[in-house]
Amino acid sequence: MTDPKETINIENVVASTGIGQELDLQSVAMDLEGADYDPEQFPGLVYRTQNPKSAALIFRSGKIVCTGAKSTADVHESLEIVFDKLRELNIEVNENPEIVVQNIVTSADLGRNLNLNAIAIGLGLENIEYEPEQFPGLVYRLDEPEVVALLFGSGKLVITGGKKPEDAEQAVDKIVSRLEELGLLE
Amino acid sequence: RLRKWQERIRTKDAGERNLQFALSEIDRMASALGVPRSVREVASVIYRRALSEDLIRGRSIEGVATSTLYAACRQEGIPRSLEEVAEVSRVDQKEIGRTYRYISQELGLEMRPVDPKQYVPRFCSDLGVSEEVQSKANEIIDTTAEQGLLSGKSPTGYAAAAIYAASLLCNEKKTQREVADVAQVTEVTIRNRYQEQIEALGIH
DNA sequence: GCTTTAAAAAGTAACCT
DNA sequence: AGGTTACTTTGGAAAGC
Repeated sequence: MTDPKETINIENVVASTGIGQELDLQSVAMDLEGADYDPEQFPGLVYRTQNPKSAALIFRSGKIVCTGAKSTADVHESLEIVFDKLRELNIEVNENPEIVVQNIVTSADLGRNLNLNAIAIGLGLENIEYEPEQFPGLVYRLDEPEVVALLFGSGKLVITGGKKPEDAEQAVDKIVSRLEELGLLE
Repeated sequence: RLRKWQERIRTKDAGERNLQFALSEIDRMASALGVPRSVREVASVIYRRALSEDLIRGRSIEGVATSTLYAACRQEGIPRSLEEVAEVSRVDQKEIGRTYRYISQELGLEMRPVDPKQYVPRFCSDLGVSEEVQSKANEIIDTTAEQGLLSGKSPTGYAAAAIYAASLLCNEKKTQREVADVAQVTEVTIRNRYQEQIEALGIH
């Protein structure tokens, strides 16, 4: 059996940063091609990068949120593109703005089907949330690492809430060992 | 001093009025759903617990009352789907579901997943099929669920498919549309669950 | 609490051919 | 009957209502 850890795939990375400068979003929206800005609907301006693919939310305060990247390296690449675009508009941007990863979403595969009813009882009804009428996934919150896992009948899972890639690996290990000791895997 | 005292009375009265409103709403919805008195009592107990644990703050009374009734039906083994509960509530299905999960989590209700078999008697009675179809449907649910086929599937759709399959096996055919209507699921869902179930049963 | 962004999982639903 | 699109859940930041 392949180690489920090797099936882990980063699907989305959310990070925040700031250019250390206030912005006039109205004029940035005019000059930046492809920018979506509708302050009535949301205070942030949306700018999408193509390579790597991501979406940056740019705020009046100069703070920026980047989502949709597939790795932390892509987050940095995307944000560099955003910084350069702003510099092209004669906006001052700090040399190396601190980029903080806020959330990493990963998917993984345990390689076997899961009996979610049995798992719900086994892990303890007080620790999980499983409402198949509302959503097919079982919600399992881990304390260490502090992440949330969604387990599906197919054996596939989603892990979110982590701040570093190792969080997902640790989580998968813990889930696998918990399910194994409960005899609910294989 | 007098003002503070009056305020206390006012808030106490307001709280009392809110509780009475919630309980009367639970009663009204329970009647509309046709569930026994025991369910209303369980719902009101859960509601009072939610009230004493201050879980209602920031939420609508009606939403909590409805969620409480939804939980009570499940606890009493005669579940109503969120859709059915939403039909007699003035709160939308999404909010009822969210509030239910919140209340359930905070009060530690430890609700077990709904067993599709719990929908079989009511759906079968609405369809007017025999006892034989009913027990066949229960048998289908048990044997296929044991094989892990139930994971992630909605209990109403699962029950509906089993009843549809049972009606065919017992030569009392009901159409997918008829079953879909009483279970409030789509024919597509019945078809998908039905295919999986007969395959798991080895009926080809 | 809400608003917006992105992405995965699997089930259900609405709508069209 | 099939296909497509879209919505459900989880997590996090941003500014403002």
